[in-house]
Amino acid sequence: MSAASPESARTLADRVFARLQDDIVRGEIPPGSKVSETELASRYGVSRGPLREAIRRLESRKLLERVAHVGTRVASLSFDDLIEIYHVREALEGMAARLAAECMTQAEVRGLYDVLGQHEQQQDLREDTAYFQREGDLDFHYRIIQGSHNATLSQMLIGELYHLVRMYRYQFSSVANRPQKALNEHRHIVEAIESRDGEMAELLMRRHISSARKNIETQYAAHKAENLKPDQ
Amino acid sequence: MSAASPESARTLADRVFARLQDDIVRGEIPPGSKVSETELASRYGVSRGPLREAIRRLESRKLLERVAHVGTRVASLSFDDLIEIYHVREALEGMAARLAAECMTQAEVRGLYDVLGQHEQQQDLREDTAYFQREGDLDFHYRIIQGSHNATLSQMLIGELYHLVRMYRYQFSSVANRPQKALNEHRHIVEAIESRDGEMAELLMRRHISSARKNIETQYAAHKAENLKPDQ
DNA sequence: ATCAGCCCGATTGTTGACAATCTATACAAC
DNA sequence: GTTGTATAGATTGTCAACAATCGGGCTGAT
Repeated sequence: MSAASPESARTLADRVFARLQDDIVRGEIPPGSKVSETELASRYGVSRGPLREAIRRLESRKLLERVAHVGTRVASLSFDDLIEIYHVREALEGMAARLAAECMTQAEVRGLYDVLGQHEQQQDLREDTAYFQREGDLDFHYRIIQGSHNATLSQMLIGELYHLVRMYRYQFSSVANRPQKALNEHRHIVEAIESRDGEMAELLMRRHISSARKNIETQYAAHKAENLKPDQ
Repeated sequence: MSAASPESARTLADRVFARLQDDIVRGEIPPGSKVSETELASRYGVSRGPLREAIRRLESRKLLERVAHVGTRVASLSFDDLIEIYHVREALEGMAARLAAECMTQAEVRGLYDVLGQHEQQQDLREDTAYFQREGDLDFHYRIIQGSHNATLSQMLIGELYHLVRMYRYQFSSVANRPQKALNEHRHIVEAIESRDGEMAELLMRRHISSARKNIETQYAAHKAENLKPDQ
């Protein structure tokens, strides 16, 4: 279950917003597909009023693209879009790591270690690696971001960019193929935060995200070459 | 006229969105004031349907705050909010300046010099300084951001943060009290971009925004002390 | 005098119907 | 065969009425 919905929100518009967002992010509704308002309305059992409000909000989050009098379609992340997002993440999460090192409470740091421990256990057991590579990895990043105690920063990362990152992971069934390496990087970041070394935390976080980006670029280049082979 | 509206958009909902955003940013509707849907609907001559869609979008941009079944009120930036925003700007616009130095076309660099020239003329004539200190200053930053050729970055800065910055400037009738200093900083930034020195451009932009932030902090501290004087 | 409970007015949430606009198909002219 | 036009269907945009919910004010008891 995603952490998007605030416990079944009060109004229909809010619930439809949460459910539709989840269906889009999980790829339940295919990326790039055109969606009709009446179809969605009947799907979620609401009228078009609340639905349109939800659509407007998802449009702001770049999960839907709308053209007046024509229709709405689900966003489809291009490779270039994703690279852009990772560059922005590098800047913002680097900043978040620095602030986290300066501002996190002791309890928050302990929580970070807890998450780290869970991930290491999963590594040892080699069980449910998909979790670590998908939502589990994000849990780690979520905590650091919120540890920055900067609501604007959290809003930009968690409230906007991360939905797109999650959508991409579902879209390409992308599971990081470097879990052990990533886990080590996570550990070093936490250690920098614990010793209140903001500069080091920022540096390590930037490297961590930069590595993830390069990994994606490599996979994409390989995938592209694969599809260009004459015998394919 | 603000640059927000895409030349009188097609649908009523779009037009209301643009007009309402402008009225909020310019302080036409006081920050923190409660707004009623029926009142706004009659004000803009539309029914509540399109209006609610506009409200949902402005809510995503943090210009309106909504509570279900209670009502909507115009956002009121606190001092802490503004400082947060400036910290984020420092990270994002620093990145934008670096990318601009690496990616801007020659034509875009010329455009940057044009803006700079206009500002210097205004400085010499001491005319309409309010323009430079409000929208004019933002023009300069807009161009560098778009020079980054990173749509995600532009969206976050221009599409989201800058409305809040503009609202703040109107809210506190804040005109930078260091126009000559800011102008010099602008010139150095452009020079770094022209010589394709990304690192330098980033450094100078970060300093520039950091200075602006410190200036705001100083003004705020003075203002606060003023209001705490016993004879006030 | 203070506080608990209830009721009423007002505001928001939701719905279904109507109007405006676009896309696709068919047909006619070149 | 291609191009242009017109019509038909479907989809979106807008509206006004109805239902649900909340806040304020009244009443009453302790």
